[in-house]
Amino acid sequence: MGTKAQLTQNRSRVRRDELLAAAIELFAEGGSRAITHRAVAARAGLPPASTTYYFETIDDLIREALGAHVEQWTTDLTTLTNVEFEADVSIDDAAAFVTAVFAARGPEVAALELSIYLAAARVPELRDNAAEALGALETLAVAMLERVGVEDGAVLAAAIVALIAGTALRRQSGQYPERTEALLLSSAIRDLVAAHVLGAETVDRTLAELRKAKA
Amino acid sequence: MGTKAQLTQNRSRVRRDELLAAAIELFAEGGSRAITHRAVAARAGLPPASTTYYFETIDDLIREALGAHVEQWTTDLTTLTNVEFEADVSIDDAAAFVTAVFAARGPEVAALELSIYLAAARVPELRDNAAEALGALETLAVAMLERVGVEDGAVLAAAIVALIAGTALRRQSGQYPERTEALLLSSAIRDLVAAHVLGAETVDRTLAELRKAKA
DNA sequence: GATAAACTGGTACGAACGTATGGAACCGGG
DNA sequence: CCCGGTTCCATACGTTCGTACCAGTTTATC
Repeated sequence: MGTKAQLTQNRSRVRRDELLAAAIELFAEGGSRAITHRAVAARAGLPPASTTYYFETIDDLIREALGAHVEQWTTDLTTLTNVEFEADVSIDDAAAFVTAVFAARGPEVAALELSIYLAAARVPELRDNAAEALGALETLAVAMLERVGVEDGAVLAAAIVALIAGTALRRQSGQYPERTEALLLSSAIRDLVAAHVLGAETVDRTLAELRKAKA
Repeated sequence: MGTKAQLTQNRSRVRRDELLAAAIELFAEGGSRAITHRAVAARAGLPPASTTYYFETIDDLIREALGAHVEQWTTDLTTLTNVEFEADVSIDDAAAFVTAVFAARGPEVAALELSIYLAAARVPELRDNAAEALGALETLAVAMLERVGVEDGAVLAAAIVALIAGTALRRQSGQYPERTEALLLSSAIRDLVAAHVLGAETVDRTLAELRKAKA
């Protein structure tokens, strides 16, 4: 058991990051099966032994690579949350914005995050990262809702996050064309927001009337 | 390259299925990394060489195991779709039913389907299976909507499916307690249905009013 | 119940795996 | 600029992997 890397030198921190990036690439291409010490080192253009110097075990490497990636994603989401808009934002603008962000990330990239959320189920160390990323997405949704005039949008935001995640997942199966997924998403968001604005009583009443109409 | 198994004997079909079941078990426990010829055979209580007799390569084994599992899930969903209800089903009953089905499948089992939908992105052979399963869930949603009096629920059902899938995914991260997820899900379903019943004009008008109120 | 085909399972082999080692190369603090 | 610790990397070891082999056994068919 060699002593652990201490990363006091600049160059070594860079190399470590390169290894993590290479691992993410391989994971995206071929899943966790594609991540091996040798493959990661080769992808990063480094000698085979470099991975064992920086990572205790291969599982540590995978864990850390996935964790680092989802942290970056969390950061990106936070940045998006703080983007300044012109004062006048309609709900359609907001939905279009969210949908555009959704669509801009290709399915391949989205698959990465989804994989990480799933991996979190089996890897406790990733659970906080996953929850944080989903929380950041929720915060983004809350911010967008505020911009269009919805102030108490916490619960609504959670629903929208589920909607986005589910759409991202279905997208992977290719059941619907990309364009259709985007339309479905933004229209469902609009519906959820509208129901929220109308309030619980209106929703209850509407559903009660639906029931009566059926009889 | 030995000749392929032809499965003319009953015993051999049984063994093959046992191997597939063992593979799914291992996958659920440790992901695709846990699926090896030897591990699968050992789990099924069969000799190590049995896997190579029935499956050309290990990837074929994984593919087929995941495919078989999701097909079973599709069948289950179709069965649920045809369940008879007492004539009088309220939207709350329907939402509760869907949520109960959701909750009854533990997170671990749900993770399996989610993994398969994701794997479909990289494995073309699984894509049809995945789309079929999502389609079956959508059909179930359509059937439930019809029971509560919504006739033109195709698009609405697609949104609900996304909602369910996204909730299942978020559940894996443990961000919210199980109970909260269930409440969020059924309340969001109610909102979506209500918005659908109210119609596009009402939704548009509501959102327009929200915009005015903001100014 | 005989026979050809299919299945079984002990065994084996090369490749790729994770991991360890130790001297050479390198860098940052003094 | 020099020294001590850090980082690098060629190499190696034991393990486990995927896959192949084939003599022996069991099965479906007639």
